[in-house]
Amino acid sequence: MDAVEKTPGLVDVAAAAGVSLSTVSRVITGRTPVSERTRIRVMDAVERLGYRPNAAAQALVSGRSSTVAVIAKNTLRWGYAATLQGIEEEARAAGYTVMIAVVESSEPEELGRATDLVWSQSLAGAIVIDFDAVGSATMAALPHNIPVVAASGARSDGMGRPHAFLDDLEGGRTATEYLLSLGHETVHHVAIPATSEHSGREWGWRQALTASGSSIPPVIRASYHPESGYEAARQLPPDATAVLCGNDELAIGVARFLQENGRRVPVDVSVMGFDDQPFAAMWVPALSTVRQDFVDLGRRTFGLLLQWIQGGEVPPDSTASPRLVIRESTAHPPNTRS
Amino acid sequence: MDAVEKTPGLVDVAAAAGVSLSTVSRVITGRTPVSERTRIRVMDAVERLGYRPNAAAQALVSGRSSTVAVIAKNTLRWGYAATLQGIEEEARAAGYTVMIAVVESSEPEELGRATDLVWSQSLAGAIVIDFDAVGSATMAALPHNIPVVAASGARSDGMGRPHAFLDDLEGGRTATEYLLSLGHETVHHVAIPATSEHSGREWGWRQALTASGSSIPPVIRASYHPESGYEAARQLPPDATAVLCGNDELAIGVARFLQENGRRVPVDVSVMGFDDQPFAAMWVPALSTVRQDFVDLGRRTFGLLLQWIQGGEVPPDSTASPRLVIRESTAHPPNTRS
DNA sequence: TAATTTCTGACCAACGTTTGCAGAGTGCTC
DNA sequence: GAGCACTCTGCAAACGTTGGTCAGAAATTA
Repeated sequence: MDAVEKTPGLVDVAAAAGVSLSTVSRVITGRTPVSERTRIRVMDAVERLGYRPNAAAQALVSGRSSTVAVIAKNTLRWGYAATLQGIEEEARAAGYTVMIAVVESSEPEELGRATDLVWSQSLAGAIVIDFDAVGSATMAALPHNIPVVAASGARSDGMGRPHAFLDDLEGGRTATEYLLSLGHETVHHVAIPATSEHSGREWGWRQALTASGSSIPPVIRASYHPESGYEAARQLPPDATAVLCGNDELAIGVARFLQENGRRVPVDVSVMGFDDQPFAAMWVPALSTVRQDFVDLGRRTFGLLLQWIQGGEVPPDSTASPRLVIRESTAHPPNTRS
Repeated sequence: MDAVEKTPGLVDVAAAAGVSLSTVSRVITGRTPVSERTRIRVMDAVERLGYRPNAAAQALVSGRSSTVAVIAKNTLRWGYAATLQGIEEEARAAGYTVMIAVVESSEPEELGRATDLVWSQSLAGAIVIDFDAVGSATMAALPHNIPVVAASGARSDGMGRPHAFLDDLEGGRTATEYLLSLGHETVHHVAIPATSEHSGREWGWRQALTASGSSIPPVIRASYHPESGYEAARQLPPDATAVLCGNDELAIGVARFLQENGRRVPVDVSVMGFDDQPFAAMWVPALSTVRQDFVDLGRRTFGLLLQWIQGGEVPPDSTASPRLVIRESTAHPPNTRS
């Protein structure tokens, strides 16, 4: 008849191995001791029948699955994708499956989808990629019935939940200080959309400028895309000699605009990126930038979550410092002999 | 006492609404008619209690969840990430959740994780991102108990399963023909790792060269990264005037090497990319490339899967043609007056 | 040999849903 | 006013696990 054969269950394995259902369950879960002899027999039957535990049944009875959800505004842009990658690597190593949920805006309906997910799936935990305002709103909206941690670009209040983060503020500050140390009178800033006013790359830039007593030029706001950097560069005053960009893509847009308008990089103006995306080193001139290790951030974030899930204790925050990568796009200002 | 309140179930809603459990279920699923009056009452109770259906229980009883798995070798590289993004968008719109599973190699153990996933989760379906040899191996390994479709870069045998694809072959051919039409004697190729010998970008390049009777230079093999393109470029003969690269990242690596060695792009040598990544237009000179719409590919792939899940019929393949994007990095060969 | 320990089997109650079947209620027709 | 269809609702059985209790069997120790 070639019947559609049902996937084998614990009962079938028990029958095949000539033991009881409970014994099979004990072998599978390993939580109760079973003699080596029967263990072998059972595993043999498992093998023969190709038995796979039914995740839905497990989740139903135990109330938890071994799935974690990653909630993010985006999955394509560099920082997000790299963080996701890191999370996935660690999750895989720990035997967890990753579910993704994109929340595009802070509309109640959108946030509702995220909370619904957290309620309805029996998740082991959730990770919010909190690089933007939507991420923060999501953090606030999520229920407290499961462990939730965030990966973010700045130390934040954290809604009382653990964060792993990349110190964007320090990155912005360090980069600005470096540019200043080269002799630039001030540093302009083309910013990515920020999570909050007083944190992140922009705030670090502002701090460094304030500390050195330099004038603080108005921030030029852009989105995340290269074209947006290109457009933003129009607002740069003609006497600008250094510009720190919110990310590498913006930087290449800015650099292109500058070059098209007869200003040489880095001879006439220094351009600095942020993130150290793969293309940065190949740019001509090679982009000086601030390396942010997003993959590592993802790993650390999952590590935090795992600690919480397994240890039961809410883990402490985790930080990492960015690293300045000096290449060719930054130099002393013109009219300076070093 | 502040007891840890259990999340409400169908029973609780039923009690609150003063109807039976089954009636609530019917209201929720909507598959069986229920009088408007009771529907209102039930929905009201649902609202009040904040009821969310338990996905595990649904999956258990029905044998299917509304989750689809995306299986890929990578989630960070452009093509993969963009395809994933497209899949997620469509899935979200259709009310499906997306689970990701990374399979890094064709090792049995790795493939086993993918098949385990497909067996143990009660997936509605799965999508394999089949851009590489691992993808193909995964396709072959996956069981036939659920709908599986692939997103790929080349028409392939498809293991009898539906494919949505991007016509890489046509892209490679068109790009090469374009370069040839500019007057170049032949076109060199720096290749990304290929799925199979007789398909994809490289094969399109070869076809075009063969068709025009041009000599076919040895393929220079590289990985996916910009640095790899830079290294690969060392193997380019000094008299090369045109090089087609397997992707944009390789192209910028190649271009940089060339420029460092005193060869101007495009005056001395034309460099062409593939994919049209966001940075391509901002490159100096702006990169001529072949645009592949991966996000759209992802959408189409999910569409195929949905058709299969809902319609029951195995859907036909879906193709899209790449588009040549001519910018500044390609030109007539030197010693040519146009 | 007796006393103890370790393992196994049988059985059952959950977990939160879906769904087939049958019963209750309503309105309509003649 | 009875009969009939019809719509709506409730009951109960599944789905595949986990984990508990209890009793017996087997292996180990005294």
